[in-house]
Amino acid sequence: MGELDETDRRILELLAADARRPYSDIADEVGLSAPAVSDRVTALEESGVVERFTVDLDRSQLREGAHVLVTLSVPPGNVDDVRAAVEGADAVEHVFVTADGDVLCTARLAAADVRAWVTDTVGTDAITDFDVTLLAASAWRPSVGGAEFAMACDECGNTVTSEGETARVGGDRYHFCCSSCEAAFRERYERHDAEA
Amino acid sequence: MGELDETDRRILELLAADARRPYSDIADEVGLSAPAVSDRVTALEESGVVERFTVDLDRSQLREGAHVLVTLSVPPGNVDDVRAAVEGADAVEHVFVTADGDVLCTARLAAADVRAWVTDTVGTDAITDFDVTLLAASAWRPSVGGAEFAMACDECGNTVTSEGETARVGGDRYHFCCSSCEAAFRERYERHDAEA
DNA sequence: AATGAAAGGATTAAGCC
DNA sequence: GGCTTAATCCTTTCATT
Repeated sequence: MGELDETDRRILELLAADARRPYSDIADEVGLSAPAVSDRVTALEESGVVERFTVDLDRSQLREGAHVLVTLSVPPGNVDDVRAAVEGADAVEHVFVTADGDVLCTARLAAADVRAWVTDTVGTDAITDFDVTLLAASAWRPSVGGAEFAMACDECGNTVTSEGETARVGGDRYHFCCSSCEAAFRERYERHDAEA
Repeated sequence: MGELDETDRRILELLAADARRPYSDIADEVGLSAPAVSDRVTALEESGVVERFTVDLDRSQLREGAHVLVTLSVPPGNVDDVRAAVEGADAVEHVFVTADGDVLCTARLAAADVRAWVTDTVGTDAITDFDVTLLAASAWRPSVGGAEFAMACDECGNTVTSEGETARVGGDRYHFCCSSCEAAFRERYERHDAEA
C-alpha cells in the first residue's frame, strides 16, 4: 500500500467509532460508492494497516480479576522470550516493550496471586526483577490520529515531505523529515539501548 | 443485565476476533438463530459490557510519531484532572491510572517534543514529575478471558458463587468469594492509597 | 470508481414453549 | 423471557463500463 489518503483516514476513523457500520453508510459520509469503500477496506486489511475488527469491552463487568500492571526487568538476551511468554498468557491484555528492553503488561488476575502468576508465566530465571501495581482505571482510544500527525517527523515533529525518509530503528518503522533528524533519533535510541 | 452466560462469552470472543463477522455465522457457532444473537449483542451494548465495535490498527504504518510511554506523578488531588486532560489529548492511545494515583499513558509523539507536549496537555503545575520511555513494541489482545476467570475472586482466585459479593473499592467494581477476601483486598488498597 | 443485478445478512413480526 | 421461523428490507459483492 503506497500512501493513505485523506479518504482512507476518514474511513478508518469511522470504523474506529463503529466497526459494524455499513459500508454504504460510510460511503455516503466520504462521498464514494459502497463497493469503493469495500475495496479500500480490503486493501487496508491486506496491507496490514487494519489488523482486525474487534470489540472494546468494559472488562470490569466481566468478573475477570483485578486489573494490574506488571513491570518485568529483563536481561537483554531474554526480551523476546519474555515478550512471547507474556503475550501468550491468558489473562494479559496489553504488552509494551520499552526501547531499553523492559516488558510491561496489564492483566486481569487475582491480586493475591500475582507472584505465582509471574513464576508460572515467565519463570523467575528469565527476569531480574518484577513489580506489580494495582490499576484503578484504564481507557483505550481507537483514534486514527489527526492529519497533523499524519506525516510528522519522529524526531522534530515537522512535516515529512517527499524529501523525507522512512527507516527501521530497532525493528520498527520511523519517519523523518531529513537525514539529520534520523541520525539524532538513531543516536538517542542507541544510547538508551546501551544503558540497558 | 444479570449475568453473562457461557453463550454471551462465546459471542464476545467471536466478535473480539472479528467484529464484522455476520451474526448468522456467529449464530451457527453458538447454536442459536441470527435474531437471538442480535438480541444478545444489543443487550450487551445496552448494559455497557460492549463499549464499541472498533478496529485495531497497526499504528506504526500510519506515520503518527514515535510510540512513547509517559509516566506522570500526580498529587492525590489532581488525579482526575490529569486523567481527563490526558484522555482528551489527541495523540494518546492508552491511559492507566494506578491505585496509588499515578497516571500512565502511551502516545504517538515526535520524540524530541515530549516535554512540550506534557506541558501543553497537562501543565507542569498539575504534576510533580514525569518520565518518558520510548516503546519498541506493543500488543493488545482483545480476549474475553477464559471461563476460569469468569467468576474468580479478586483476592484469592477461587470461584465466586452466589454466596460471594461484589463491592466497590476506589470507584471500581471487584468481586469476592467471601467477606474476608473483601476485607484483605480493601486493606491492601487502602495501604497503597496511604503510601501515595 | 460507478452502476445495476444477484447473493447474502439483518431485522422485524408472529407464534411457540 | 427467550427462542424460532419466515418475510421484508438492507447491505455487500460481482460483472460491466
